[in-house]
Amino acid sequence: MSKRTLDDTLSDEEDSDVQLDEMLQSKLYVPRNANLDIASLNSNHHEVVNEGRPDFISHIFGKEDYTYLPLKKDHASRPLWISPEDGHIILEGFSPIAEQAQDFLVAISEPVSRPAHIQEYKLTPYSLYAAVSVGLETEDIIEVLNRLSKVPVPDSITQFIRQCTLSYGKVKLVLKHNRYYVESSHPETLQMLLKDSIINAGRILRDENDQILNLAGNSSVSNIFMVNSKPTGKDLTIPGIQKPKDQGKVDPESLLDKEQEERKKEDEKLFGAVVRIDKEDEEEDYEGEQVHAFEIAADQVENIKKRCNDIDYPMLEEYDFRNDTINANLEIDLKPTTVIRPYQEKSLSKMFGNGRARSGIIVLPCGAGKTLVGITAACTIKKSCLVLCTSSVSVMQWKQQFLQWSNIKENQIAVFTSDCKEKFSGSSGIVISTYSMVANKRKRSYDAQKMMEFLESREWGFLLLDEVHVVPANMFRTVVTTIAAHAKLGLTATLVREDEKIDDLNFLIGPKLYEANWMDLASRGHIANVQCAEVWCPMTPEFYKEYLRENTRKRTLLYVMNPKKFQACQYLIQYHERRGDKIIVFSDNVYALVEYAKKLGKPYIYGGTGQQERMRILQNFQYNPAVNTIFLSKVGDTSIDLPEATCLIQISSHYGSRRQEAQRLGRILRAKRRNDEGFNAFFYSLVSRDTQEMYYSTKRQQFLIDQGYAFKVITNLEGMDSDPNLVFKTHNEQMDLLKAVLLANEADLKDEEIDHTDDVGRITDRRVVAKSRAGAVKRTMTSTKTLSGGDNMAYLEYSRNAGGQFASRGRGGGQSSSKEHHALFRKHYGRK
DNA sequence: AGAGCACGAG
DNA sequence: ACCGCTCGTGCTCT
Repeated sequence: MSKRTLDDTLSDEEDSDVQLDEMLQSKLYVPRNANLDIASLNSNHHEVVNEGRPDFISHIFGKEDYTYLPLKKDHASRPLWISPEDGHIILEGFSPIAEQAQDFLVAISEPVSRPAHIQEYKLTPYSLYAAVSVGLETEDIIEVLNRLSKVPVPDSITQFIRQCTLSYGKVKLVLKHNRYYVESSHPETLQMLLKDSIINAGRILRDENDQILNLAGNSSVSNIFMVNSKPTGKDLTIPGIQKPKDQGKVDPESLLDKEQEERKKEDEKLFGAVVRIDKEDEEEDYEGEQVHAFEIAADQVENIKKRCNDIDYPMLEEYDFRNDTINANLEIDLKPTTVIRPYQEKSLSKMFGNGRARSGIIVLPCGAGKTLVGITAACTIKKSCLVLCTSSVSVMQWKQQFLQWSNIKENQIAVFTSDCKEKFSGSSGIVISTYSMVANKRKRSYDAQKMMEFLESREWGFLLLDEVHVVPANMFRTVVTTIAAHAKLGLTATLVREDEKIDDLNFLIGPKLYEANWMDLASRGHIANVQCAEVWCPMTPEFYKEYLRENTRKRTLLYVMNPKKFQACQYLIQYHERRGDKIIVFSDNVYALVEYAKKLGKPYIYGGTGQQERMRILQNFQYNPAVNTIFLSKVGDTSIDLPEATCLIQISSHYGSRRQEAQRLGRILRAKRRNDEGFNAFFYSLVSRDTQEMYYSTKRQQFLIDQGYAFKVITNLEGMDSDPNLVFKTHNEQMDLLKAVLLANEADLKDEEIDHTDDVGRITDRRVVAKSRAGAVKRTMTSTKTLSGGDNMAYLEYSRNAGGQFASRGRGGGQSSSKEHHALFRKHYGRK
């Protein structure tokens, strides 16, 4: 968090510009170098707060009580509330114009949470930056906001919007005829930028013969800019869009029946501005408007970009690809049969709204056709294109999709990975590669070196970044600067990271151009309608007893291996197999994964599973009616191209990764709807009651809840107790399981001791582990001998017999147990 | 193919 | 705030 603290500002009292009101500052997210004059909001702000505030029940709500705000007369027909203090916006989802309002809010603010009825958004400098970059103008934003709001837009908010949009989006970086220009409709902004020494030093001036003049500090010419008329997007068509002739006003996605349409027309009249904005996005320019520009040196682009970010004038990047006569065109188009969906079109119109290609990020859920959006963008730009993915599997998928949806010739599309280094023929083409391939700074194989020189030497029309949320990683972010690309498009389903680096994307790639609402897509049938449930499984007394005494690491295994959870999992699998579902079971914990899969007789894939084995299992899962359930480890989160599944069960989800949860849910979103009612996909999260899992689970679900998914809590699976087929029914079986778990754990902690080859039968599977992973794993899994000392050998003996004796162990808690755990305790205390 | 390495994400 | 741990990936060399 780069939030400014009060101390920071107070410590530098000279600088009145950065004096932020304490309350505002704590709530408004302000970038580190923001030179927003928020101090000027102070007086307004306090006036508003103190004025006529009814001292009624407001103490209950504290600062969140807004009853003092004057409602407009017709507030009932207006769907928004705006908080004067932190820029939060509340939208009534049931309003007839909620859909339009939502479109607008998505453009100008950050969705915080959007369940069905009441949605929450937040204005941030970044969101306003994005709004400006898709062509919205300051006064329009304020105007529309005001029209939609039940209360007059507070002065603090209008000023905030003005302050942000004043500097954001006013400057563009344009690459034209292979020259870089800093462009703006406001010449005074350019003047201001040129007063900065770094920016000024990168400027290039030319004489009548197009020769570069040596400025050498001559600033007398700095107010002379090149002037051009603004380009328009009127004649640009994005391929794949089927547009009726008179279409354009009514969003094809919202074709309503007559009655609704009537009402909608009324609303449009009332809130015409919303529609006007939408239209303006397509035709924002009118004849005669001019832009001003000065040229900068190509080798200074990075410096200047950085500098502009630092002084809060980030440059939007746009590619005027239709006027690029230097870079060869690429013959590519969508196949005539390819039609893109309305929301895909909408996202692309944000990108190409003014006839150029804006750099930025498009957020679509998995299964909603991100790839096709990327391909369509490539088909629109029609220049050489570099696609980067996270894994080699998705590299192959991208290639296959390009061939499927577009008419690109096979020899124009090249793959660049460690085991396949192709080049396209001719002067333009498409290269698909991985981040690590391109970002790798270490020693390269000869071929790779050659290829990299090729990639870095040429100019790319289009850089397509799949899974763009990985780009802020230290290593990957370098690709953005090493590859010279005119336009950059990032695609992702989940624009969240558990660290704070996600904001860097604003400046590494560009603003978020579009974010789809999952629930909207589901309700329109583009993605599956998912029922989410959290199943609470009680811990058996024995497991819980162990759980309470163990440290974190052991606890994890104990609550994952909880027999009740095991049974719940089995029960759900049986239930959904009978329904005809295809089921994927996820477990982060490999040990649990293997145990579950083997016990239930299902195939499983994890990191150590070989490529061929993976393919075989996936093929079976997809086509063999006898194989309806597979178990997957984290490999399933990315990289594997999963066949369609309709049910997903998580048995181990012990870390609070929102992204992972969302990605997993995405695995079942492809499911086509079978009928028009009810849910057609199911997502279960199994958690052991009263354990740490409950906490993690809540955290993980946050993303999905923010997307509007409702989690149902199931505490009792009907008929489970009477099911005779369930595993671990008897106490003895449960004890055996407990022993096995504790053993595996002991071994885990003390691994690399001795190789113990002649162990029981379950090794066969683990040998696979050993093959792919370090030998230590094999030992940890197999060697019971790692438990040192005689008493532990005795313990070992028990573990191979029935569990009765073992049960006493927990109860006793005496000498023997402390010895059994001594390794653990040592570790435990050693840490503290 | 397998070992070794470096790295990402949580 | 930092570190350690696990699981996973891709690239390179043998």
